[in-house]
Amino acid sequence: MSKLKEQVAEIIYNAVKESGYQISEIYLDKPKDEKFGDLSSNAAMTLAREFKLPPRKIAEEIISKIKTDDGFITKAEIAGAGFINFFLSDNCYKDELKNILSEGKNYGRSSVHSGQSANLEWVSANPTGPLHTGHGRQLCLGKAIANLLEWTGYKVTREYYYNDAGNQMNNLALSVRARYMQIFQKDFPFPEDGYVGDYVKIIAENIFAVYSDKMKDSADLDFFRKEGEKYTFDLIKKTLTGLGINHDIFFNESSLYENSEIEKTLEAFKSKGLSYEKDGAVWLKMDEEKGFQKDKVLVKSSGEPTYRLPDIAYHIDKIKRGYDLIIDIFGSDHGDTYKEVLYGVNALGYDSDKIKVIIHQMVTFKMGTESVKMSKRSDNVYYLEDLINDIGADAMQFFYVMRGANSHLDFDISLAKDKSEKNPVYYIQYAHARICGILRNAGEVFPSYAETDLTELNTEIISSPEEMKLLKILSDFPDEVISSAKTFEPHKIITYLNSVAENFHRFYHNNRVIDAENKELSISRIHICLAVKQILKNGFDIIGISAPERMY
RNA sequence: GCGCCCGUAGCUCAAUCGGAUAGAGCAACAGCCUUCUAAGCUGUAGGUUAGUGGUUCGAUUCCACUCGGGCGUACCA
Repeated sequence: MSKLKEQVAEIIYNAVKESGYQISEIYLDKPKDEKFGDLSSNAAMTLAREFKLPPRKIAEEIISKIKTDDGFITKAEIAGAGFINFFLSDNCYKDELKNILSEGKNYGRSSVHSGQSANLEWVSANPTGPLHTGHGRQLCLGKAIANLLEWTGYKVTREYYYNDAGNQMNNLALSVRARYMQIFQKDFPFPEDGYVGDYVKIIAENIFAVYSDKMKDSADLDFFRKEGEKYTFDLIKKTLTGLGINHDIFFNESSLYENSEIEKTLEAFKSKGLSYEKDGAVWLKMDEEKGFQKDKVLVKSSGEPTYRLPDIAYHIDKIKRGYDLIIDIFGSDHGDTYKEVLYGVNALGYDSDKIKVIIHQMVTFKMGTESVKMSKRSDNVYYLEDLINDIGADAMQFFYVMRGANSHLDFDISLAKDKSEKNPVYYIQYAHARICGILRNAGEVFPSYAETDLTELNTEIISSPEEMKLLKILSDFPDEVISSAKTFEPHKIITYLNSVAENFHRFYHNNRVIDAENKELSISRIHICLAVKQILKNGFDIIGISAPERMY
């Protein structure tokens, strides 16, 4: 809770107590409509149910205990079914303006989770090809969520689960070898489910450039696998670092084999009687009462584990590392499988309470009204690098994060690409650029503004409705960060930034900032601009987009 | 069939533990540039929150059912 909220909550709490009631927690909402004040509490309605009294009567009792003459709360009134609405003095917000300016890039950071650690694992694409637009949503969501967690005090470990074994990698090896062989023999057969992307041909050409025909007819699939893995993983990492995403840990799945954790996990299932053998495979018994319909295979009859077994071992490993919060991000196509993994983790006696799985819905790409079809088979794949080249990294991240994860996302490429007022990302960035323009102007007219002592800043002069509305919105930022972080929903930050931009643009049109005739007013308005700029920048940092100084 | 998610303005989406008159952008219509960036602002229009019932002071939100869509329902990940 922000300081303002805390103070009001404290006042209500005491008033409730004085009135002879008891309440465990005070909820304060910011009403949608300004006429209902700055903060609103439903405490009286909650108590009404408990004490079987009319809510308005309780509200009256509470309100009579609240002081409104100390310059903090200017008015407290009962409205509607029994809401208690509080009107705060303008000075509260003017003081907050100074806080924003003095805390600067740290304004909005909180310590609600300080001392706690979080692990976020996401992207985790297999090194079989470049990242494509299907990876984009979780990539951008994860980046923003990791930042949000840090803003609320978590020490965050960013992790990538790296799977360099299994079917898909074999498939890559066969594909690379086929392309390599086709250099010598045009009709060399390409594997049925091979990777048809052009990058495979490039890998083959690179091999040819170094080894010439030495690997011709070689049965050494391992060689082709490693060449393919190295090249594709470099592509993946290049995309990630280009977006400012730097994982702290690349957890290699094969390490779970090397330290026998896979084996131990399998043994644990066996010894607890949770698995059995059938048709040459090892099956995990699933609990029907927990909604599972049938048993699942842990080890295939080929002797190779399915993804489940290492995944369970991996999650146990993460639990053992002692994080306070463990987050996985998956697309909805994995919506069932994570439940199986958690079931396995629990069945072995580990507590999965700290694991939070974020499932996001699928993304549909459109060019205007026309939907963009993708298919791996025909290499009709829209790679993330191409999307970035087409619309820019900022627009891409903005669009991916702009909606709640649980909503299906319609990604309109032509809109994102549009360098016009239609594009929502520019609306917000433009507010920042516009402020930078004003500040350039300020630097010429009142070059001394930068040396203003905040304690000397005249805030009395701030009075227009647009100014006050803007200050109120700005002071919401810390709460917005906390609430977005709490529910892991970075789109709330975008919704909020949009309202900041909207109120700034309105302020701009109605309040001339630089007025050579009125230095005092200009200086205070310049500081409002500085605060807006700071909030926008802090929000952009969380989402991970840039704060442009100019947009022409 | 079963499981998860979703259904809100013409389109894409918001809506703070269940709160007050359900909000933005795009599209449409009407205005605003000798003044700090018009990538902007102002106004108009647009809704039985898919439907039916239930829970209560109050339901877009919770419950049940129906209809419609997405994703799963592999010895792929």
